[in-house]
Formats: sequence, C-alpha cells, structure tokens
Amino acid sequence: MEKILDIITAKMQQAFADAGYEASFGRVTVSNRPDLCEYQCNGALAAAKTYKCAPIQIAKAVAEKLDAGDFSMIDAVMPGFINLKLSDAFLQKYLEEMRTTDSFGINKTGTGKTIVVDYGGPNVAKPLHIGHLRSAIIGESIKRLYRFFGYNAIGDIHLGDWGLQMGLIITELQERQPDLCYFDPDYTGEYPSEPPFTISELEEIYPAASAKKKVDEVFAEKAHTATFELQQGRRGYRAIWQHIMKLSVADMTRIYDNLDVHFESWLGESDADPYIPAMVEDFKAKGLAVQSEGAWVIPVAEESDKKEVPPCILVKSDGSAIYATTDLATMVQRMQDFKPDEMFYITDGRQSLHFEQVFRAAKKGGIVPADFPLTHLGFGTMNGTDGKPFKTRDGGVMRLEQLIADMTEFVRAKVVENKIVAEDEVEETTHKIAMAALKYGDLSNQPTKNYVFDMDRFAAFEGNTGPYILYTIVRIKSILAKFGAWEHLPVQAPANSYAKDLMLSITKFAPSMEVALKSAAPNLVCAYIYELAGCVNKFYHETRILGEENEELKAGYIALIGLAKRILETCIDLLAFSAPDKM
RNA sequence: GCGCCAGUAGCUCAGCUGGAUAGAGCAACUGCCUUCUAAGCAGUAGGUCAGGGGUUCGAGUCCCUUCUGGCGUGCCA
Repeated sequence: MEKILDIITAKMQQAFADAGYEASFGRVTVSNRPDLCEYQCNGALAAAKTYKCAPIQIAKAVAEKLDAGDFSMIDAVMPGFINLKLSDAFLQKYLEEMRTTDSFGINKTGTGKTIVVDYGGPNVAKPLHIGHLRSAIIGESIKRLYRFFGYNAIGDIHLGDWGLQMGLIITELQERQPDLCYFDPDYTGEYPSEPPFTISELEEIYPAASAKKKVDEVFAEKAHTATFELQQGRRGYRAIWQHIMKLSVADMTRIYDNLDVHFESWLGESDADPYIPAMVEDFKAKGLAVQSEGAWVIPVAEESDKKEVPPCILVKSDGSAIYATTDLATMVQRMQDFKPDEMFYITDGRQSLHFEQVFRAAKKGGIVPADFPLTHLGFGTMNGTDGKPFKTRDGGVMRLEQLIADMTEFVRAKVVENKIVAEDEVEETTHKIAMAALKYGDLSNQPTKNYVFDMDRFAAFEGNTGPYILYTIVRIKSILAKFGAWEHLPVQAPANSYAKDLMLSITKFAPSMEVALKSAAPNLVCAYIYELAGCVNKFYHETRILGEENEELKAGYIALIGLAKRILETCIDLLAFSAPDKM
C-alpha cells in the first residue's frame, strides 16, 4: 500500500510544479501542531530563498493549485506554511484498505532475502545475568521486525563455548578434582556419561577461576594451555567440554524460552573451529595476514581513519584462536550454510571496535563481498539508579532469573489484588504482564544508549509502560467479547474528533514500522504504540461504544477498535510479548 | 594522548533529513468510577535544551570551542 505521506507529497509536488516552482519543495510532513492541522508542508519557506519572494505568496499560489479532492482543509498561513486536513472519506477508505490487506498494507521489502541476526551470545557455564537481557530482547525484537517485512531471519545465539573461559573451567576443575579420568593423558577408556559436577557447581567454578586468573600467573598460564589443548582436540578436555555444554545449554534454553526468545541456530564459537585452519591459510596465502609481535594479524587500518585502528588479531602468539578468529570463521560458516544477504550483530556497544576490525577483515579476505551489509548494533549499559552499572545490593551481578522472579512476584501480587482474573489464570496473566513490563521498559529506550534500570519504576505500571499497552488491549478485548463477531465489520468515517485522531494514528503504522526497521530501533515501535494506545484510551473514554443506540454507528466503533487491537497486538508481537484477556 | 557516545523539567526519557508555542511518563497538586476494566481520562505547576561563539529569515537539531560523565584504544569476550 502507498503511504499517506507519499500520496499527499505527490499531490503537493504536483501543485508546486503547477504553480511554477521546483516540485521537490513539496515535501509534506506530519504536523507538529495538531491543533492547527494534520499534515503540513514547509516547502514554501525553503522555496522563498530560491525564488527571492515572500514565502506566503508561494504558499498561497501552491495552495490554489492543490488538488482538493482528499482534503477537508487546505490553508496557507504566515509565514508560509501550508496546512492540511484529510477528508473523512479519504481516511475511511484508507483504513478500510488497511483493515483488509495482509499486514495492514506494509510493503514486504525483505521478501526473498535472508538475514542472520546474531544475538544472545551467552557464555556456557556462566549463568545468564542481567547483562544478557538487552541482547536477548533487543535481538529478538529486531529479528521479528525483519521477519515482519518478509525477510527470512535466522536468529543465531552464537554461544561463547570456545574461548579462554573453557580453559579456566577445566583448569579450576583439575585443581579441585585432579584424580578425574579426564585429566589422565593415558586414559583410553570411555568417559562417564554423567558430568562430575552440577549446573550450580559449574556456575560457581567459573567466577572462582576467573578471579584466580587475575592474581595467579601460573594458573593463568595453565588455563591458556588448557584452552589451546581443548581446541587441539585433547580427548579428556573435549569430554568435559561436552558435559559443560549439555548442562549449560539445557539451562539457558529454559530461561530463554521463558522470555519467549528463540533461536533458529544454536551454533557456537566451537562450531566455527573447523573453518579456522583453511581460513587462516587463506589469509596468509593472500598476503593479508602478517606476523607481528609473535601473532598473525590482519592490518585493517585505512587512510581515512580518524583514529588508530589496531590490526585484527587472527592467531595469538601461543597459536590459539581469539574472538576475532572465531567471528571470522563463523562468517565463513554462515555464508556457506545460510547464504545470507545480510548479517546483523547485537552486542554490548563496547565491542564496536572489534566488529569494525572483523568487518573490514572479512571484506578484505573475501569472506563476504565488499558491499555486503554487515551491521553491528552496540547497545548501552544497563545502569542502576545511581548511574553506575547495575549491581545487586551486595555488589554482585544479578542473575537474569532473579530479575524475572522479582518482577513476576511483584506483578502477581497486583493481579491477585485486582481480583479480575480467575485463580487458575493468575500465573499465565502474571507472566504476560511481567514480560511486558520488563521488555517494554528496556525496548522503549534507544538501544544504543545506556539506560537506568529501576525496578520500582518498571513495575509501577502507570504511564508509558508495557502494562499500559496491555491494559489498552484488554479493554478493547473486553468490549469485543461482549459484542460478538466483529472481524467482518467495515471501517466507517470518523464519528467524532477522538475517532479521527485514532484513525490518523492508525495510518502511521506502516511509516513507523519502516523507520523502526531501517533504524533497527524497537524503541520506535514502543513510541508508536504508546501514541496509538493513548488515542484508543481517549476514544474509549469519550465514546460510549456498546451503549450506542445507533447500530450502524456502533458497528463502526467496533470496527475501529478492532483494527486498533489487531495493530497493537501485531506491534507487541514484534516486541515479543503478548496480552492476556483480562488483567 | 587519540577516538566513540552522552549532557533537554526534581527523576527517567522523546524530539523524525533545522521550521509555528521544546513534548511524554514518574513524583507534587486538582477534578472524573450507580453506565463498555480508574493499571484509565482531563487539568495545574515545573525548562537560559551543560557553557560560549558561529551559519541561517529561523537552531534542542548544523559547524567550531570549552566543561562534565561513560566507554574504547593488539594477543579477555
């Protein structure tokens, strides 16, 4: 479907041309003065400079030429704005087309294209903590946005299962239980099928090892060696690694499922490992990798760089792979297996230089074509109310599970207190509201910016929050349920100013989603539905819907809120949460 | 040192390629539930858009500069 702004702009440009001015001045925008008009064109102001005459003259001349068909008001006002209001008939026709068109008439620009969205990135053997929240929910939302526009979007978790952390765990485990058969180089038998540790022990081992590494050089050296040997295929280490993977993946699957975050691909750094030798050889053969300070590096600095861009390290001086290596090898694997048209990475913003280096290296080495779209979205840090990185009261890192549990508990109390939901539905309703609160609280912020995570504020449920959006949907659902079958009812012309505002808001769906996709900004989806929900609530407040005696009019109201509900639900699905029937 | 990001109401944030009176939410105060869910709606108050220059008919938005904070800056990820 053509967007309203495009339709009006075309008319406006024609009017500029007809009045003897350059057509490109006829750009129309949504009004920033809704009290005066719905759409506006400021082109006369810009044109005044070119044509050296008063802008108001141009505005008036253009307004004269404007095709009045779809407008209820065309006004040229000082100093030279052209103000427009849409006619009721136009709005009705437009919304009815939206209502009856797949995906409300958005243009599926991604049809036939494949994109790999790399997000999540948890490390095995480490519990998911709140630092993983942003990647998971921003990534899931961006993946869904791409999918909504027709892309074949593959979410890839990219497990951190191959780095130094694995060596650290192995080394720490060996210190604790040196007699395990895994550490006996001469052991040739089968290894036990059950791991010598539980998930919670594992989660305690890693931070202990990580801390030890910083103060104990011998230990650190051992860990590096273990990492190297694991990557070289040492049997016992591989067996331990298998145990760790099994336990860890099962645990994180449970948590991601609970968050309604799903990955199509569960590959990790280890899966890229087989691609490393050939890739490294290729970089060397092409002369792109050079030896420097004992390591093999790929110089990626460019003339135009304003800063010093260090080379991308391909092979460490001890011969083992580093994250740049696995990221590059992962790209090789993805190009081979998924044949994507784009790759999109969602990680902490502090990794932006790393991705800059990797992207350059990938293009230099021909892993992807030179014009291949590689995007890194670096999200900001989640801070506490003191403005510093979020910590628990005792200064530790809060587990993602704990965060979800806290939020859920708070919501449950509220749901029980309201007594609207039947007892057997409390849990499901609670879960939906908690997810909405948590995700909307995060996603409504610009992803690239740091933001303050304030549990009290997120759980407050008033104003611009997830629960507000859900509440709006629930109110509509309640009316629709009482009304009966509504899906077939056509949209009618606006019956009052609240209806018209709501209709205008609905027409902004497609352009809002397009910008959200283009900018990879779920916060724009949030901003849109907040506005839309506000329009619904105002309309709801001012209009008696079920009590309307004129049946024709009532049907129109129902059709309108029905359409609003479908759009709201589509949007929250893009944000990966859903609405209950009651709350 | 260099680079990137940020600085807008007491707090948390919007502000789309410069355009009319800088917008929301929270907190404060005031109205509205015998009528479709008050997790709602309406209203009051609150701003030298960090400071200073500049470009422009017009700057929160573009350019320069200073200050403040965060982050990054070769073998962790």
